[in-house]
Amino acid sequence: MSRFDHYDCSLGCPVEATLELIGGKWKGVVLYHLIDGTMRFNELHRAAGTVTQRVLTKALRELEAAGLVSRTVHPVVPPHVDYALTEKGRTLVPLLLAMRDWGLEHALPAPPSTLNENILA
Amino acid sequence: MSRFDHYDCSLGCPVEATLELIGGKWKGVVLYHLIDGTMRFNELHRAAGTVTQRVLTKALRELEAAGLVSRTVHPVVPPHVDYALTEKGRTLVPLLLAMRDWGLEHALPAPPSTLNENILA
DNA sequence: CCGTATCCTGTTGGATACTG
DNA sequence: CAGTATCCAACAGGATACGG
Repeated sequence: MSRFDHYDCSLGCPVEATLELIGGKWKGVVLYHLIDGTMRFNELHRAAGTVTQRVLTKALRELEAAGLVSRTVHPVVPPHVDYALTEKGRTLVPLLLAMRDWGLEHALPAPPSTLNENILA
Repeated sequence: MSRFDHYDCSLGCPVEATLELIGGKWKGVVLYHLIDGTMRFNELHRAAGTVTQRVLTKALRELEAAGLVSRTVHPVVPPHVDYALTEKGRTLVPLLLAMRDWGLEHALPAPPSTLNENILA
């Protein structure tokens, strides 16, 4: 009821729909890090940097609800929970890499330290 | 001061940086519609559907500040303002199309009305 | 280790009315 | 036509503390 109620845009909506699933402050980071494989909660927590547990949990639950991430609980002590991309989530990988590449090229100051292809410019 | 202060992620940030520029509820729609060419304020307003002028203006100003969209004022009466993708904005087109395609395939119920390639499944 | 429970703040987006 | 000015509600995100 909060998704595509209104809008009249007949073709632009899919962009919005995609953004709605992977948007938010941490989902992109989480998805990106999961490209490399399964990660535990604390691994993601550290990888993300400064996210709180509450917020990270919420992001993971939403990604799980969207069918992009799987959550596997190993009933041992201490608890062990694995997160991974689902098959659907893996279809996002090209998009995630494209976003990373675009970000590196256009969104970050990112000095081209090793390359000097700016000679062309 | 609200961008990359914290984070320790050494490679996932570009994804976040990209998302931060094109995120929000309407920027994706705006950018997507501008792919086809220059549009006036009211055209975008109608294309987006239910966005208010205040919110659309804010989104356009942010896209302009990010260097993704240009704003051209023709000093006539009644006012005439054109919005278009900048050269930097145009570098986003493949990403926008990829997001649209992914959204069509995975984020929308989108019944394949004309095609029947689901026979394969 | 992997969360949940409270509480709090800032920002996003919206409703409505008005203007050059 | 293309905005601005107010005002407001909702929510995302964060701080901190606690629990199985």
